[in-house]
Amino acid sequence: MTTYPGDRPGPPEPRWLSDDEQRTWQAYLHATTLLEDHLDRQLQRDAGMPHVYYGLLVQLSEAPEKRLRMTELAEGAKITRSRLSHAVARLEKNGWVRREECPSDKRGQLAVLTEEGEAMLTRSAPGHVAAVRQALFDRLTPEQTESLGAIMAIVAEGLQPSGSGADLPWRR
Amino acid sequence: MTTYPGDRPGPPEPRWLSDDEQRTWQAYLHATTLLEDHLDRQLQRDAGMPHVYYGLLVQLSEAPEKRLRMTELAEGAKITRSRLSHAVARLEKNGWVRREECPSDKRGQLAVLTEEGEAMLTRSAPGHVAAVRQALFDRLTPEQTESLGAIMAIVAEGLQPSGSGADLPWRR
DNA sequence: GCCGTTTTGTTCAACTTTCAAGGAGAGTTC
DNA sequence: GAACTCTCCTTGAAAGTTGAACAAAACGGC
Repeated sequence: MTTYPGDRPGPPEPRWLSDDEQRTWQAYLHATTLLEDHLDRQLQRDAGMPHVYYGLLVQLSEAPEKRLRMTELAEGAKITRSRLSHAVARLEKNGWVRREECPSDKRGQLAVLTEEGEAMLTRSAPGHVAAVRQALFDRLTPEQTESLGAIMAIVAEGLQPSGSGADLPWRR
Repeated sequence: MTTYPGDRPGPPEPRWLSDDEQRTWQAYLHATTLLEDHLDRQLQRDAGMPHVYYGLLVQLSEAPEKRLRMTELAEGAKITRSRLSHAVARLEKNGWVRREECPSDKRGQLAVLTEEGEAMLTRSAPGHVAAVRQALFDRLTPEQTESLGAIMAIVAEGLQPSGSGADLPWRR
């Protein structure tokens, strides 16, 4: 039985989390699962769909012509194309989204927000914003909001499928 | 057509998110979905289970006697009892958890971490910690870590099924 | 043009999560 | 101790997600 650290290649000593980090991680997990859950229920109740689906509609509503290529939509929502296919199929069945062929690329599909979809969004947006506000922003100081934004931007940046070149040896 | 705000009951003017808040919210959504996804894949690959399930094993491993009542486990993980039932069934099938009757309450069940479960945990913990570290803590300053912890604690507190008395008129 | 590669979006099967319903024991009241 | 109510946990079906496999179109030499 040899003792780490420091001799030979062998498995590197894992650097555990400090107490502070553990507490932060725990709080992070609790907060994120509770919040996602909360919003899922809120939207399922008031809009008849889960939070992710709602996000798709929002994204479409902000897009030029209220339409986006499937891949763009998936990337914007940070979900897989497969998941999006199912989601759009469901939203289509609800009449909130319609598919159109992409004129420039015959492989492509455009997801288009319908009138009904827009109406549904207008109807449920206030309640949803209120829920987000009540769970998050109303409880934070402006400094905390600012800080949270910065932190989350860093984390997202680091996990981006493309932009994560920092510590990946095979990328330049 | 009357104009809000301020006359009569009517639907209250929704208070929209400021630009800062919108950016923060967007970053939050991106970061949390990317991170959860990332960890899910990491654990699915290295431990053969999703992140939530892994969390259950961790919780058991830290409990006295390496066992917990189903309800306690569910509360600790912030998931429903139903979800836990299914999860434990699956983990049991893998041999990582075993169920035992609760001596003091015949309705109760204890989830117990098995030897194999503990072994699996020991085997996969280093990789998982590394993943968390790489995605989160290695990118934050100590002040940011501290700040994130505080913020998440506030949010979790506010959504706690029980402790959320702050703005609920029907409590007290 | 032709061939190999890449991109796009869908589909299938396996798995996970949700929601409503329900059985069984514990607690409470009279 | 009977009748109510509540808590504990499970179940089954429906909804959602995942990962691998796939067809079709686009791209990139050569």
